Amino acid sequence: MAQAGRRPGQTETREEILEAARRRFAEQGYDGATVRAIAADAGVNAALLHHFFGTKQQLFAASMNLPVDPGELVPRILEGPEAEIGERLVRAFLGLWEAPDGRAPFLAMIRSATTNEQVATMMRQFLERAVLARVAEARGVPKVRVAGIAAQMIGFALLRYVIGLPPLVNASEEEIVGMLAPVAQYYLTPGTEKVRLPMHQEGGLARHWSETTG
Amino acid sequence: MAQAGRRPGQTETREEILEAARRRFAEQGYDGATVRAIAADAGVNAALLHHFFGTKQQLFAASMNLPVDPGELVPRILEGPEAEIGERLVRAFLGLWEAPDGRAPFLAMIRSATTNEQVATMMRQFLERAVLARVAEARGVPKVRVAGIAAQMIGFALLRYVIGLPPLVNASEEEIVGMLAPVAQYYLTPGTEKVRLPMHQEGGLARHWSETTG
DNA sequence: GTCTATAATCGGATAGAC
DNA sequence: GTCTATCCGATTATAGAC
Repeated sequence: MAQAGRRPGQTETREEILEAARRRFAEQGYDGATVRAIAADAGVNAALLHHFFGTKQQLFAASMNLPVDPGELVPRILEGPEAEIGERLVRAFLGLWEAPDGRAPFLAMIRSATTNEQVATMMRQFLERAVLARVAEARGVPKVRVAGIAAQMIGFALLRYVIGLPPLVNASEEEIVGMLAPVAQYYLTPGTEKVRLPMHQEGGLARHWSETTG
Repeated sequence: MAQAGRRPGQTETREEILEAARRRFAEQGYDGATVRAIAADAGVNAALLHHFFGTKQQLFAASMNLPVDPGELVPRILEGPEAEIGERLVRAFLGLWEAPDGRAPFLAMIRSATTNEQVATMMRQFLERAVLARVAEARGVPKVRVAGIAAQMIGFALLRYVIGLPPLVNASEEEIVGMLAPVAQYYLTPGTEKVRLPMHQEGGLARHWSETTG
């Protein structure tokens, strides 16, 4: 039984605007995307966007619903076999970016945070609260180490999805996991945070690996 | 003996414009920085910038003289004790960013490449020709692995110098070296590129480290 | 709910005087 | 070499009609 109240036309248009905003912000960043272009994509007048969302900044915030709940995803990564945490993290990260729909908000954040201070603050707070605090507490490693793996993953996304560096664009998902998982595992393993340059000693990582892998 | 030709006033103004351009592009990115603002900073009229450099894009290119010669720096990092390559790389990278003057071009690249396709191409080609090709050839590791360490370092710079993530902002140079050098060493060590998730096997990296470091 | 009209700026680039 | 004046376009945002 449909209740009285807002008519279907409203919610549809609202959603179309948000969808168009996500696309534009993802492709051109906050400053590059214009309300006029977003409105045109949604097939409506630019004034309507202000009527619905107020300012451009508020429209951006409204369109940035992440396709993931950190409170659910982070524990799911950290639980399970200890030795495969790095792999689970990299696979989860790749899953978010490889889903065409899920990629948009992250692209928009990266493309906007570099030049817009408000978006940079959004990103900083998201990383601190949703990632660093949770992971550091759950794993018993310093926040700076969680920031290290965040840097690795964000840098990877920047070069693969934004800059389009050929070796990373052409790499398969399995290649990427094989390459990044050990790094994630290193950062998330308690007891390694006070190790100063372990490679300098004895056999080093290379010999260790050639031994354990035949 | 001073030759006839261009008067001193010309070169001084030119340099001041380039300096102002470097500052503005570094702080606001390509799209955010305006020729008018750059001209005002240099104390000249905006028309003069077009007279000297043509378009804004050409002014950007002219102002982007990197404070480093990759052809000289890369070999210097790769030479020397094998086990300390990672540390030398991280220290060199930090040296470039911590020098207040040298930071500007890199900031400008990061802030501009995410939204400007031409700058993204500049960055892509710089990484491919000046970094990936040289290092991969010299070290005998696949380009994708050199791209991996590039991602780690650029992601670190993004979070520390652009986003301002507190744990990375507050970290000392020695802390950073201690954290990132093992990762760099891992990527640049031949023979590890076909290792699939070594952490999953036997003791893993954590036990290896606790053993080799007491 | 959706539009037209318009305010109020600001942008890159050029022509041409001096 | 440096400036004034100007073209031409784009931008966010609002007021108000329908």
